[in-house]
Amino acid sequence: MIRQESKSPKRSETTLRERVFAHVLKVVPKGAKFEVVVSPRPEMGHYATNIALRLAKEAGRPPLALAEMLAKKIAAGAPKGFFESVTSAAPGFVNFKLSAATIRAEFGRIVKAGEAYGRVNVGRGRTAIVEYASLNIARPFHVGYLRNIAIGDTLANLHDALGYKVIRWNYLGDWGTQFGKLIAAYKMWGKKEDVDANPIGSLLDLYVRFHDEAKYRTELEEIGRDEFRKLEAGDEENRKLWTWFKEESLKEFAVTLKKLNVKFDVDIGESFFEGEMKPVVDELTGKKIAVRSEGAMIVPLEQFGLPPAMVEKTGGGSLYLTRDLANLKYRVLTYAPAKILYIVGNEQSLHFEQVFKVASLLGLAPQAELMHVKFGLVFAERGAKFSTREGNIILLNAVFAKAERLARDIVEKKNRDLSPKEKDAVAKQVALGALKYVNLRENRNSDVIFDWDAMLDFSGDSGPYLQYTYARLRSIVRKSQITSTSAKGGSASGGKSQAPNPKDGVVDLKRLETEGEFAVIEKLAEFPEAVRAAGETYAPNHLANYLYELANAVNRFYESTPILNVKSQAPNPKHQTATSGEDDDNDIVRRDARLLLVRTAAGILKSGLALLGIEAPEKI
RNA sequence: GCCCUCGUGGCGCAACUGGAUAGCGCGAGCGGCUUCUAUCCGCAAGGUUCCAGGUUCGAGUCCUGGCGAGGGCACCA
Repeated sequence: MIRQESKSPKRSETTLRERVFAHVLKVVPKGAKFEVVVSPRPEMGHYATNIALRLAKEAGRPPLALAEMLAKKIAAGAPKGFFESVTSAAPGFVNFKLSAATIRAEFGRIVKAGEAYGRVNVGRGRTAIVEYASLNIARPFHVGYLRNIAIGDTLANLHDALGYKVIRWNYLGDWGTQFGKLIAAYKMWGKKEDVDANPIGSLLDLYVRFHDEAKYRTELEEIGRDEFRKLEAGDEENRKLWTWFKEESLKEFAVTLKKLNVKFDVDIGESFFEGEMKPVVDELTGKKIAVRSEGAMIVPLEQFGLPPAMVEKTGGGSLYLTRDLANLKYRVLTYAPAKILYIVGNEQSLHFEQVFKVASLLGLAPQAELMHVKFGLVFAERGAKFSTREGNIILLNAVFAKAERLARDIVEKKNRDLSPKEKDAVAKQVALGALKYVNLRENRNSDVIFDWDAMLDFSGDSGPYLQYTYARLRSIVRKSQITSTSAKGGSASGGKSQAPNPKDGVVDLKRLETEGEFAVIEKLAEFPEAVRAAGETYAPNHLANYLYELANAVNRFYESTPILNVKSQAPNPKHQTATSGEDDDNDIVRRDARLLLVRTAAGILKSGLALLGIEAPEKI
């Protein structure tokens, strides 16, 4: 099933950074290349550009002098009051300080954008297929999959936010020689009762045993291949076994996928393309792209610096690569995708280089951008690979159970007023948040060594830290709805007083004036670009890092600034507004402004977490 | 041998794709809970960014050559 069309979110104008960029653009020669970035040195300004450094040589002027001149021109060209200052700094940067009014106005825009904030319509409704999970029938769900699924799910979510129509595809590994081996093993040693009782577990045992014995019984490999040939030829008994294995496996997968809170639109697997491969091979040979070599059919690729790609085995069996080609053809015909992302580990780099190369030789998908989104392997320990064949894997369920127990203990201590059921639910969300986040916060290319402590660390740069930050904010909002009633004593809109709603026009943004408040707003303003960068560079860690920074700014604000009890307190006013004395009214107005900030920040944390596939509990 | 990744404080990682004084988490040190949830916040310590050259106003990032780790390279997926 395909999720509904994205409701064509209007491109919410531009971000602050883009507007600063536009002001620079007005005063520089056409075609000049430069960047405007969030300043790495906040004391120098909010944003900075390297334009003078870029133009200095061409202009034949020292960069700093040029920067100074440009600073003046930019300041003069911008609407009055947009910048607080535009200055130059060695070696030739131009720094922009935004005025308090600009920042407050930006906050107003963010509030107004509401839930749509962060959606950017660069995809314009084009289709993106994201292939991830790609579970293998009769193989257990081990921790390695977690990385794949966390990354794939996030990229799918991000593309949705970018305005693509996203198709989430769990490309099942349900075909190939491994099933011949499995069938052979079952025929030799398998018992129906065992499989019924524990399908994947017992099938895994058979698979492991097969490989153990194959080490000294070399004929087994050939027996396995033969059973697969029979399966492909439609042998009734093998067919039946295969179907049975698949059904049992899918049942188990469904449970785990539900636990992980991921859903797929398509779970068509390799077996689906069984009948589609012959035409592909025929086309390849017909066009003389593929040739016979040592009995097999290969596509020579040495002219592209690649080893030959085998598309048909000696004797006519199909291969993984052949199926990927057939699949690609099918996808292009069915969905006409603008891109296809293959979320698959690093170790298959060569495979995808070959697939893409052969596809381009065939002209299979001329319109589609094909992308192997690779990621580093998860190791058991230094130099020790997890191997299903060797049976040394850590099951996802085991990790999940351990994380859940830990989370449950914490919730137990913190929130005694929750019902046991609620506690369980929160514990699940926190555990899952922790597990997903560790897989998203780092550059996906690095290999990682599985580490229980890292998985279960709920402090610092972690999923639970973000969830906790959210829960604290929501707690304030909840409490405000009680105290607000007493403070205002039955206000305008009938009995129940709400936390401030911007549409009422009651919130005076001028009351936002502390450093902490501004820091949060400035961070909020970066959200759409964090989404965009993460999506366009296929780097979930950009978004994860951004959310961590946002949470950090929020927590600092939380620690330093009273929100519900503002009583005669305006710590470190950074931008003085004309204050006509601190009276109770002012306190209430200030409180409402801060509450609006709290609500908005909470909302964005929640959207951001949702993009990472992580739920945000209201209480922890 | 060829190809793909990766190499940054004790450990795990960032660095907006060539910009300013290389940031953060964990750990170890100090401080902050009768106050909106301490899974938090603050202060302080910790660096020759694997090595050697090169490119340029400017290099963790780019190029060349090394070194080290992991993965892949014909009938597995």
